Amino acid sequence: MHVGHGRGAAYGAAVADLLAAVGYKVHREYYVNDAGRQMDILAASVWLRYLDLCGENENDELPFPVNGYKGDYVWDIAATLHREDGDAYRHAAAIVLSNLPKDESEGGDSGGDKEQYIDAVISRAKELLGDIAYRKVFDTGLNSILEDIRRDLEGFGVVYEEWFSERQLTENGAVGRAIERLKDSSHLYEKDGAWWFRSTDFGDEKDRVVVRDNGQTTYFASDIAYHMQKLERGFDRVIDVWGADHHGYVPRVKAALTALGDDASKLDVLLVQFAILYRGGERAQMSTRSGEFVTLRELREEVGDDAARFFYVMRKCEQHMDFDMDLAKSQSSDNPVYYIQYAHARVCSVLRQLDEKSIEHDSNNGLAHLAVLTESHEQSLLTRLSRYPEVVESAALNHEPHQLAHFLRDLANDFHTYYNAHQFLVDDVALRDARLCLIRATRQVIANGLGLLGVSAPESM
RNA sequence: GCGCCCGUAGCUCAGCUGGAUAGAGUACCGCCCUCCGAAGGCGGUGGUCACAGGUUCGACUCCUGUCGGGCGCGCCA
Repeated sequence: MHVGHGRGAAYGAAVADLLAAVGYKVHREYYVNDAGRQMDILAASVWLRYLDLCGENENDELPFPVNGYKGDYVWDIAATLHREDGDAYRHAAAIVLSNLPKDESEGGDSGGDKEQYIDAVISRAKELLGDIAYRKVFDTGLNSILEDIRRDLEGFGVVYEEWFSERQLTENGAVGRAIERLKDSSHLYEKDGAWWFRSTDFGDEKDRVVVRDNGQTTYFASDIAYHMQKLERGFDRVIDVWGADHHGYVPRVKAALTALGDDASKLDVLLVQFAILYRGGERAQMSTRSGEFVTLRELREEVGDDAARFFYVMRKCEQHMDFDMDLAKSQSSDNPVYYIQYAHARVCSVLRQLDEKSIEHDSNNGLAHLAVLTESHEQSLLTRLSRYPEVVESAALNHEPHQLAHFLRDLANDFHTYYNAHQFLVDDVALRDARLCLIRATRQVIANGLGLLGVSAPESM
């Protein structure tokens, strides 16, 4: 999983948890793009690497497509396939390559077209392998990648109730049904052999193709079917989290929902801007092309899950963000995550002192004497704590977890200030019990708040 | 060319659906532990809220335009 998806994952998870915290029944769903050409390209790439492992490339007679997926994970998948099924999918290199069009060269123009070439390789794979074997290669690749993503996100504290398959939408007829409904309501028309959705009727800048002239439905058709079905499943509100580079698709998806007679205002699309990673004051390489892109896993390993989750939601989602990896992993006061976690750990440390000094905390006595908390630092801490519910509600309803992040920072500041100004473990029992109630409440709110952002609250650091 | 997002202190960002002298962190300078963790606290320096108009009793906030940065504008996914 590319690090570019990290912000959307952290943001979506925080919004979902916030909404759940204020009482919404939340269903978290990951939309799996398992239909379409990119998965076929993966399958073809895996197959070619597999043939290599079978020994079909001993004399470099089996070139790898310019447009194929070159990552190491493709080799891993091919190896799994070879380990499990041996030479079952093996075909001679000469047969695989016979009569294929020219591939584009790495440099650029050699007369070949890389798109046409990879498509030809895919067709050849389907033709030689047959449906069942092709499906096996395809699914081995897909499942491997999905499993990887699932593990990665789970480790990141981002979990879903459902992994929704795009392919399923075609197979269970939802895509066809959506298209029929649009045809019946005459929102589709045929032109140049393709079927177009008249999205301009709903304010989009141009009409969009849903069925290509070759009979294949487009990605947009799946989108329509997905959202149609989502509302059919009985959800009153749908929140999509998209990368901001897809912003142009919002009008057409909403247009389609309106055309279907659904209420498009039930759909909120949250666009998450890119986060630019900085390391050592320089932009970290993130391009996919080089094959050397930073993965979410690498980021997690480098800065830690807590810092990554917190940094990703520290800013408004529509704000372009600079992610300073050096700051995120620094264990110093510069780092807001440590600052907040430290406040939590400090309270825990004070509570540990109770045991060491054999002091009992009578919380009922403390609650009965809250009126003695008259110091200005105590007042501001109390006031801050009392705002927590409204901050959570506002952060949830506005889909702005950064509000909570900022609140926690301020709360930690109030606490640290208080800590420096006053002793908690005083001889006056009523005052001591009341103060311990206050800092326990502080600890609880910090733990709850960090929890909503997917960040841990350690008892010591 | 058109569309979306952004432009607030040297740097990274808040500013709660317009309200009083614009706030944090960081950086820089100076203080504070015989005391529950100094991974902390306190004070100071620092801004023409990109620019120009407009609406308003009042604009960082709303509208228009300009400039600058990012991202999109396929019968790709």
